[in-house]
Amino acid sequence: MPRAVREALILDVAGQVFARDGYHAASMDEIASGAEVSKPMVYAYFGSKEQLYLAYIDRTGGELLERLMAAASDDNAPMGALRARVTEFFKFVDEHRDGWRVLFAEAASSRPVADQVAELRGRIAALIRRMLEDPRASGLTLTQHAADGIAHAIVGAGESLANWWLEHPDVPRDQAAAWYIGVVQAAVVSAAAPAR
Amino acid sequence: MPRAVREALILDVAGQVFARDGYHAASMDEIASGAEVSKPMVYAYFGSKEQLYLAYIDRTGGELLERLMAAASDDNAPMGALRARVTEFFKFVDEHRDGWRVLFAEAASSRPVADQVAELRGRIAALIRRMLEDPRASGLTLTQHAADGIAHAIVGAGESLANWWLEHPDVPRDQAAAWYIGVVQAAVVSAAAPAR
Amino acid sequence: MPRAVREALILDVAGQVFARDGYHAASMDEIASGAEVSKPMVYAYFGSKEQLYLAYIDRTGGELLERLMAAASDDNAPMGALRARVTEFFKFVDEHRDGWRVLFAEAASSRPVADQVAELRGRIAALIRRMLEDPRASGLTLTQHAADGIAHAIVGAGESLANWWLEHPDVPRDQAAAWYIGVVQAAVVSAAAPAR
Amino acid sequence: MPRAVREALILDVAGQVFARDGYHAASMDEIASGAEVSKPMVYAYFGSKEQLYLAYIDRTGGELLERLMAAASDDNAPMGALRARVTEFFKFVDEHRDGWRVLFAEAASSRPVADQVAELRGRIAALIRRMLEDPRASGLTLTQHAADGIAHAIVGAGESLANWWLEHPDVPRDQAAAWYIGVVQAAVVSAAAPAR
DNA sequence: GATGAATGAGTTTTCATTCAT
DNA sequence: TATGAATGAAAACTCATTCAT
Repeated sequence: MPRAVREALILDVAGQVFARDGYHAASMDEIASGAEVSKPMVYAYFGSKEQLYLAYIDRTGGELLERLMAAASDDNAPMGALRARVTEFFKFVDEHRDGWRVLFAEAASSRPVADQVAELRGRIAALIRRMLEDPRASGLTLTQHAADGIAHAIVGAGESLANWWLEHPDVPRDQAAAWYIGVVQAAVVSAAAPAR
Repeated sequence: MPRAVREALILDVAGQVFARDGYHAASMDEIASGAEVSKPMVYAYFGSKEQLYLAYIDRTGGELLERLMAAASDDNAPMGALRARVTEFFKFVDEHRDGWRVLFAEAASSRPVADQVAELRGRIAALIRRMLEDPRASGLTLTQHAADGIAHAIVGAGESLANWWLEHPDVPRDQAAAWYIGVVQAAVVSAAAPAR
Repeated sequence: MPRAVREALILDVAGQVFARDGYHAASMDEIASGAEVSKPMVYAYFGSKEQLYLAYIDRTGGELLERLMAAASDDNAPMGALRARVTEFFKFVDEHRDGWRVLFAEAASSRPVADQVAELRGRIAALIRRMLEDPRASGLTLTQHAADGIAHAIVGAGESLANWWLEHPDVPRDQAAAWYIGVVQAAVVSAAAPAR
Repeated sequence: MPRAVREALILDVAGQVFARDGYHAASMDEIASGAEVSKPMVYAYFGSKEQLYLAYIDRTGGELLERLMAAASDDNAPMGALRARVTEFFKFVDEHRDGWRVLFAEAASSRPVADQVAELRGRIAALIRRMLEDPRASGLTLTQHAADGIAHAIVGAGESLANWWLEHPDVPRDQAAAWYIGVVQAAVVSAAAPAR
């Protein structure tokens, strides 16, 4: 079996185990045997448990980011882009439950891991910030900090709503997405009208 | 030293260690020696590592919830209550960094822990839901699900904004609280006007 | 069983295993089970394999050095002191075969270990150097370096002869000691009369 | 690349690694990649790690022995031969630091290795013994054992002095050699005059 | 002849947990 | 009540060694 295929397979299994047990409780033994590979192979391919985790986050986070960016170009009317991206986001969560859980339900691991997740979050927040700062969205300019903070708040709302939705399977995906769009739109407006 | 005092002391130390290392990486040895107690005492008082963790979450989460509820009675005008509670929330985060980190930055541990944190989150969401459903806030009634989901989104926004604020110490606490209030108000309105 | 006794027992067993297998090939598992102790106890007492090794070298080397120093005071006529010390040295080797092997037959381990052994060697060489520099032994003064180098040569001669003797059990101990004394005396004289 | 060249190259790299890390800590992986050869090639050429080590010792020890023997024929006046050989010995150490370290600083490995090193030592000791027993050197005959033991002592002195010299680079090589010659000459004389 | 891919066995080390006192 | 001493179990990681190609 060629190396690239093995690597992808190992990452898949690692994702399942990390999602189920969390970083610390996950065991390399189980990942290796789950991928039907000996432990030394896992180490030969990924170097260490932490690097394996990082590789998984990188792959998953990279895909999420790519899909969000592909879903809409910034040139579109901001609210059209918003709708497209939120829809894409919920689709991603729906299709990659393990990846989603690992990405966002476990911030607390070793330093490099936390940093990498934080960076991903920051890049997603940047997408939102660009919308907040788009003059077509709100008539007013925000301070750097305000835009950044509010963007993070919006990201957190999405995470939380996505997790809630995963536990309420009877709610249609588009329904949840619609709620989120509403919240974001409102937040954008509220940000425009200087709070307080 | 009376038992209650010992217990509180141990919980304090446990909180620090859990916040610094996370649940799994934290060691009972360090907690015991940090509290200047022998390990068997920790076990006599709390039973197991997991139960100790639960006890800490219980104490911290309980205090948060109490403070949120005390900050405003539901009878107040909803937006007045909102302001009071958000302010109280940011005060809590500011004063209990360890507790806050343990409560929300580490959802992924063993099942009972996750459940307990989820329950706390649910109770906080319920506070918000009650506001969403208050006819004085929005003229319309929401479905159960809509109210619940949006409430969770709002909780997540708060968590995320609080974490962002902890990493931007130059932003005044009231500033961050004000942004959050804006977002919540907007979300309430958006929820009232059926999205889409 | 009190801690001190356990520690001594573990050190004894460790010495046997280290002597038989060398530092790297020795396994903590075997040392623990040989001492009828669980592995965590060994770690609780000594911290790590390397520290255990250092502790053993420290104990053994310390005893050797003490015995060499106690065997003769520097005030004695140098050659009388020499005889006493060489005799003591061969007695030590005879009685502590394991210790002897670990101390000198295995210089190559990790850095701190090599350093510690080198230091011991240096201290024994210093004993000899003091004799070389004693005006009663040789009429001439030696340079620092000459005294040091020759002292190390003499130490090496003793090590090598002791090892040779261990493999020739039919040679009486005093016989070997006598040869060594002769070599050392001759070396002292040769050092006094500047070579060449 | 012809096999013989490959083999020599591998041995060179192996020597460096063995000298740096010791037998056990050295890794076949590093040796193979250092020689720019795949691991299976190393095994095809040398069979096993131990055999590789033996081959290296064989090559290095063989060269040392050859140079010592070539440096002087036994017919020469014994003391002339001594001087020539000691000089050659220090030259060898100077030029083959890795080889020297492997040969003598690490006696403690597996049994066959120890045996091979012991044998080399014995052959060098034999060279010295022949001088000790040469009637031109000392008027008296020594017992077999005495000659052998003292010869080993002298070998040990040389090893130890060589190591000491490696750590004192400011001492000229010929200086160290001269000291050693003095010690050996004196030892020969002392052996002639029955000690005690 | 040469190698990429693979592994079984073993290493040190750590931890939650519990007796005997 | 309180603890020093002890451990079973498991984790991450490494290595010499060998096929299939």
